Amino acid sequence: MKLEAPKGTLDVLPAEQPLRDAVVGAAETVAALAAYGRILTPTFEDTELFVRTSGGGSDVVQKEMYTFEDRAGRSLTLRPEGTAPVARAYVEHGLHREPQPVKTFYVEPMYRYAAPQKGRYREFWQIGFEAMGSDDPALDAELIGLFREIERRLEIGGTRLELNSIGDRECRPAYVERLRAYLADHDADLDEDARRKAEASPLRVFDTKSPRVREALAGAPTIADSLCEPCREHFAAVRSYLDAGGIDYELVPTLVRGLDYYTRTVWEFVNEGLGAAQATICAGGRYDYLVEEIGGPPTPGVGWAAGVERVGMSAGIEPEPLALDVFVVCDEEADRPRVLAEVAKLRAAGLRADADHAGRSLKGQMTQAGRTRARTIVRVEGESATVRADGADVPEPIEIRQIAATLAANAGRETEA
RNA sequence: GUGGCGGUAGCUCAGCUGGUAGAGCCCCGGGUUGUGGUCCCGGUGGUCGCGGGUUCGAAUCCCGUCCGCCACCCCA
Repeated sequence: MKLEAPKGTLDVLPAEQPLRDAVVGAAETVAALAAYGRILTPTFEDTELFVRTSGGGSDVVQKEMYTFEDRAGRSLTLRPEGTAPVARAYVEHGLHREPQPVKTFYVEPMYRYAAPQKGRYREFWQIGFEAMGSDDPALDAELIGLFREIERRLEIGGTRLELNSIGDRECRPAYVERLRAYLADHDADLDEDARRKAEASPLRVFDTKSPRVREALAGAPTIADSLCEPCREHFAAVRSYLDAGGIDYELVPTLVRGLDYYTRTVWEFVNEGLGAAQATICAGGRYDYLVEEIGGPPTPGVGWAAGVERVGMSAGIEPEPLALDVFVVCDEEADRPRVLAEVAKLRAAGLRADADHAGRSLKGQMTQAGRTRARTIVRVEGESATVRADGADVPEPIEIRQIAATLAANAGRETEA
């Protein structure tokens, strides 16, 4: 049988690395500039961590987790999202005793068992930014702005920022009751899917695409109109920080999240260019009860995650692989061991250097040299080496043993004798 | 998980009213040229996703299966 990458997984080949490096690099740069420190958490966690935080009724927990038992019978789950693990690490290592907020970011693979499509994979990478230990609405705005900054650096255009507040444990329960009552009154206009959500997670009925259900929901109470005073003030503050930062957004009163731990501010960056199903390239929100739900002290937090593959597909830049500094071609009479020793010296001096390893003809080697876009080509024929820099030969041939020293000197670097 | 469409060379595809596979690009070689470009010539490369069935004969028709894409669902 032919072996292929498992369904929904992805090989990222060398030719695709420049773009990927640019995406990850933009995140790293922006994180460093805003004082977010990198965090790495395990690829798998106790299953309980995700069940408790995402919510037993969430789609992630119900049908998308890669859960398995290890040899000692522990139930483990391949991380489907990154926030709960960070919160777990925050509690486990006592980060609540460090100066707050603790600002972290990660670039890690996530795992969800769902039907794959372009831009949606079972193993996919996420860039995530989290700020834990502060309910300052300025942080919500900062985090939103940081993704905008990453977009700017990658020349991602045409993204819309959708924003909403979904309240906290003071105001949401009462709202959910009102929504439930409304849904019960309009039961006849709902479809099966909407009824199921009305039972399990009423806010999520707003996710529907059915025109009929949408129409039925048009008159439904929205959370935005039902916020308690502190939530209202917090949201107003977030908006004023965004306004001051010149960050445009669209208020979407029906915007909700699929995971249970979100409170107050929620948002999505939507890029229609990617196609309806994968349009969301970044999503986040506040999660003021998450840390205490996993046994830590009451700790507000806020953060977002972006899909590395989707961000890459949206990027306007087309980074090219790094050009070589030197490519050395040689004919059959040349002393190849000595030539390759010179290549090694060039590398030791910090120059990107390579030679043919495919038994190519001299012409083939020159073609290969062109592909590497090497600025300098050294042509070794017998005992003599000719240096060709920027398309023109240097008049005087040199000896093979002088190659590295000569080129390193030209580049302002030193070689070992 | 459900439904629709699609899998032929490394890539993009043609061939599909059944008669044992082609093109362009890429790659390698030769020639030309100003020895990295151009142009010309030649060459390597395919169990036609996989398995079964129908048939004298299947890339082509049928069934199953795997994978991809699209929609639903959901999300990053």
